[in-house]
Amino acid sequence: MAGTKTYYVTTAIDYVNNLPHIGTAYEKICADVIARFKRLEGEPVFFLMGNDEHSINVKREAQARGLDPHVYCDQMADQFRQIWKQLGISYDAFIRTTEERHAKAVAELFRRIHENGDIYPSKYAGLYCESCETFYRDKDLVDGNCPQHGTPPKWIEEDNYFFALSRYTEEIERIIEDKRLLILPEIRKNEILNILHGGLEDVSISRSSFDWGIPLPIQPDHVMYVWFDALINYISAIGFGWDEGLFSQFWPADMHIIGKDITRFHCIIWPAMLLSAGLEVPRMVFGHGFVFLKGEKMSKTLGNVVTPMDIVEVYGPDALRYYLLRDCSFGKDGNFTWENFLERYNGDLANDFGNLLQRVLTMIRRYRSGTIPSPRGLEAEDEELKKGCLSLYEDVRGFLDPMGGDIDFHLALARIWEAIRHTNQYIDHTAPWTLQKEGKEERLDTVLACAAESLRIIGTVLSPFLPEAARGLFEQLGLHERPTRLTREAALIWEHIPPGTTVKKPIPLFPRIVAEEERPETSEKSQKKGHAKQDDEVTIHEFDRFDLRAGRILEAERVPNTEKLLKLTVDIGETRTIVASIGKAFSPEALRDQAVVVIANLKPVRIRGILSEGMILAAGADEALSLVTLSGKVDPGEKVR
RNA sequence: GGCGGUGUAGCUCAGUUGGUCAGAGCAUGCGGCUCAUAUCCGCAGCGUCCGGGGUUCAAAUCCCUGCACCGCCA
Repeated sequence: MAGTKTYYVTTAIDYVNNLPHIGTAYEKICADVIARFKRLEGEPVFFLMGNDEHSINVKREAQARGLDPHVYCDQMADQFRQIWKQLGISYDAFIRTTEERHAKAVAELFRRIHENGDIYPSKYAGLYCESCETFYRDKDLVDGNCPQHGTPPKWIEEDNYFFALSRYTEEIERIIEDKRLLILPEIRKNEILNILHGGLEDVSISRSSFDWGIPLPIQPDHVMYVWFDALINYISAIGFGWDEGLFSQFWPADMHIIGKDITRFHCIIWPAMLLSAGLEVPRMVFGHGFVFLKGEKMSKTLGNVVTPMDIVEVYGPDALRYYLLRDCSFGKDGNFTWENFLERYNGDLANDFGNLLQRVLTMIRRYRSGTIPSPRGLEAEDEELKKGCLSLYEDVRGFLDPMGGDIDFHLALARIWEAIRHTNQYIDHTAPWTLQKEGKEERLDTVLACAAESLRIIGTVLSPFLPEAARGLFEQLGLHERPTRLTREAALIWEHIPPGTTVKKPIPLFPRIVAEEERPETSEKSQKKGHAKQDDEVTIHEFDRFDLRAGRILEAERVPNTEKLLKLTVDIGETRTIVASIGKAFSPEALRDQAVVVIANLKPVRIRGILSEGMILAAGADEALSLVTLSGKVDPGEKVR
């Protein structure tokens, strides 16, 4: 591997004034699939993420919380990394712009650009929105306010340093047209070329009005404009300015994955900075679409899931990964709706995929005592299944290849589900249960073996997308390969399962999300009474339907690999198991013997494979959560009204 | 104002260079199986492929124009 250039993929570094939202997660998930798929191909990969900590907004946010910016950034970095870990993002390095190595790289790059004569002082005066960190002209303002934030901009007059961006207009245009810098999808490239045709203006790269940032080497009382500083993360993380040998192994980046709103910075300013410093430009910039959250009202069927990010806690990372990758198109905008999420989860993950593994495992256990048999001569339909599976890898690779003009995660998954459906059909056609009854043992061996092989290949190809599910699949099949150690070869061979492999007892990969009754009473009632709408008032009768009871927590333990979930055993006159997302506010120890109020007749929901038979009442969120309790002594099981 | 994008079954979307391209999944209706997480399989409907015009033997697919929504630039 020595001498081979590492495939270097990056995502945008994130501002730390808010925790990541669903769109941020989408970007990281997509980048993660690319990274994992490249690893599957056997390529050395370096996957970089990080946080952007130099911004006046970050300083403000920290001050608002009474924290030193560094302390605040440390806390945020921990939280970000925790979230990425939960989502299964396999980044190799995490860069923060307040790090020493970053400062070194920034200084070195600045030095080179300065030496090249591309930095000069000038006066800047204008209307400046601090939230956007952008200057506006009068005509851009809406009623005198910032068009983005609706807040009044400040008149700022200061001596700034400028970067001679305009000098690079033609060169950048050339490298884009030569495809030395590939911009995807096409629409983003058109936009950039459009901007270039209009000509570029030099940009201000320093601020003297505040001090949270990297000091300008030639004028230490100025700090570098946050964008200028932030872009450099892509090289500061890999050794630029502090380890040239390392740097040369990774640079240029193979793919910068960013939101479509910041293509300009990545396709114009960043390449210009690199050209000025005599460095190579990145090979590709992909400006992905946004994910919008539609219909804030969440489904009642999802238990205690409140935001899309909570899905990870309750249903695991792959539930969210699958939904986003399958329902959104990378280059275009997408939507998150609870309805579609449920449809994808139950339909695709639970019924098609999870159930397929389940039924195959059960038959192998029932008919072959759990040992996967070896095939004994393939018939036409076996060959057909084999053919479909062996072409799966190449097909998926094709969809992920950016040279096609886009990266189609959703089509790749659609192709994998074709294989899943095919395998379900195969099982129906071959009907192993009938073979068993008729004593056709050899045929039964072959069919079970083929079904298992098919699952193995599906799991391999699926592993970059749904790493945890793939791991579960291999484990249950009794295969010792870990998805992270898989290679493409494994997806291109049939009969790869070692003889004598013994499957495990099946555990549903994706427990179905059980829908609450469609509240037939309510709809009937409203029809009977002819009310067009139901108002928010409820009758005492309706309230009576809630079986609220006094309870006492007997035992509490954390649900593994989750942050908030606790598995509680509660005495409410009878013993119930309840999964509650109160783990951020309470430790299991603190809850033992705690008096609580429980909704006893809530439709049971399976959360992380645990059947939750009720809900604990509480107010607040996360750390600031408070339990509803009872002031006096009440026996468990007592009705609350 | 300039440049660009999108508009295909109730919903979400596939449709490379014009010729089984009128499709898939979900939803709906009917039928089948029982290994499986009330899961799976099969069948059936449903469409003026945004409107209008043109090129062609042939257009969802190319050209012009109109409408709707959206993005970038100004």
